Amino acid sequence: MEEIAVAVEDDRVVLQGLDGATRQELDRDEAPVRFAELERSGARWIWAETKDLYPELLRAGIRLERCVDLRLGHAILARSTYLTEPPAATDEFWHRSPADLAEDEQPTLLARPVERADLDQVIAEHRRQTEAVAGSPHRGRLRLLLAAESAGALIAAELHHHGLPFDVAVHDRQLTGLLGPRPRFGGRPAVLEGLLGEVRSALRLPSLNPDSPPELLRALHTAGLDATSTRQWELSKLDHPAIAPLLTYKKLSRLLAANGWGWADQWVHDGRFRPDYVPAGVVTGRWATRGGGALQIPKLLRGAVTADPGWRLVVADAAQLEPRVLAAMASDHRLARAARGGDLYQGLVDERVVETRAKAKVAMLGALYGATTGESGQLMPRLIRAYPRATGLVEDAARAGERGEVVTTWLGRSSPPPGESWARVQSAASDAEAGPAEQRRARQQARDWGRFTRNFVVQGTAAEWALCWMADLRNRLAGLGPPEQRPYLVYFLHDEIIVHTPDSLAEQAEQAVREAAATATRLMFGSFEIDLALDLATVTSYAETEPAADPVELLDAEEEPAVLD
DNA sequence: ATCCATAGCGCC
DNA sequence: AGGGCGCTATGGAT
Repeated sequence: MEEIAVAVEDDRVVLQGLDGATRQELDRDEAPVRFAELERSGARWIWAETKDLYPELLRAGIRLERCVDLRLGHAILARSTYLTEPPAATDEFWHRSPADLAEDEQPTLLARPVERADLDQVIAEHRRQTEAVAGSPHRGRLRLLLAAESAGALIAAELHHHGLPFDVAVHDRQLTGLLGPRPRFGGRPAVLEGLLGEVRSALRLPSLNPDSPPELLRALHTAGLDATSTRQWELSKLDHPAIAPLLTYKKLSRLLAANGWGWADQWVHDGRFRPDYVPAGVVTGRWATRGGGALQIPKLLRGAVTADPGWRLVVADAAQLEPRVLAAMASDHRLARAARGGDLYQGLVDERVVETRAKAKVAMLGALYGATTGESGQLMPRLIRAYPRATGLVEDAARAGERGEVVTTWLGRSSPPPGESWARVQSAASDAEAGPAEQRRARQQARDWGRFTRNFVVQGTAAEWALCWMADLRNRLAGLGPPEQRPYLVYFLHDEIIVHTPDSLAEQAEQAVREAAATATRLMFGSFEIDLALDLATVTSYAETEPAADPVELLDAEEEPAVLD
């Protein structure tokens, strides 16, 4: 396999094999042909950023097997204080984070020139990263992480290229059923208008705008209701005829604003919803998306995500991924035993740790997030007694964060150090003349950061598992069917994937999803016996995996949707 | 007209 | 006093 460094310079693409071959310079529009040739002979592409070139290669019909995305690699290595030394001094170019870059690429009036690395920078950075990894006692983990991260960059581009199959006609029917027909000239749909009227007359404020929290809060006070905010859960506890229509109004106006007709016009084209995915856009290594709120498609509207005729959707999510990953990280055999089978929370009940599944969930999430009060806090001692290793791992991460230290995921992504105010606040509290206010502030800050680092190690490791899962799945799918009839990934949501597959290959696609999950688990956790269970379904519509939120059923019922109550 | 912080809520 | 996000409308500041 040949390693080929690539640099993009405006309308030119420069290539050079790392075995010392001479440079080739191509017109950008002739690049796809050359890439296709070299890809056939088995290349690994090394470039600064996958999104500089891969989208246009995909449009030209070229799919690449593997790459090294140096930008993503640098973001990991430059911070991995625990698993390796950062790469030797690098130029400023590499220091910007994936999230910052995505931010910069938002369309602005003053479009600034895109900053790109030249070929020498690419080659030098690749050498630095290779050396940094080779010098690490944990090089195996880092190599896996970097490989998965780069595969993720290819996948992100491919997800955007293919898009999520989305039926705007179904979407329109859903919206019409919930809100009334689309108003021709803007304005509120009929159902919203009606609810607004009910709220206004119940509060005797004919021009109230409930979309303004301060105005709404004042109105509630005037009506004799003592609310401190206009949040749903607080409003729902109030007893007043305005509350029921108000809650429904808020729900529906939110739906309209975030995922209404305008949203579909803007983001769905030719039956595909194409958000921009940003690998490592989140500090923990989770992906972010830009545009369209792709990671927040409301369950209520998922029925509009439908397979093409003759095709199906394989929808799979990793059930209780984070606690399972935690069990493996901590080598907590007892928690791993509870995780055997499809439902870890039920496992806790069966193991007599807690009485009900609901309690198990609250307790486990509390451990992952750092709950100290309420039901979750009360259940914590039992969880600690039952699973000292797993709970100890997240406790240690929290304590490290409270001391201002960096924590690291299983494969080697480190948390950012605390911000610049950290040292100031902490030292102010240790000052001899520090008052109780300074003390309190410092303790608060430390606890807050501890909750962040506590969750970081688990959320980040879960993101790594998901990445390995998806990367291996991508390879398996590439081996199925002829190119035009080949299953491909169309969606990724932290611990959930959707594959669009021809009917005839649905079973093979399912099998690939399962095998890829097993491979990811083995790659990351070796022989430790942990069951990373999948909930998996082959469906025509995404809503079929969430029966309770199926809007078609809601519409057929011809009454106020139960979901909104 | 444009930028920014905040409140609120959607997802995991 | 439960982690991570993106997005919208609002309302004050520029």
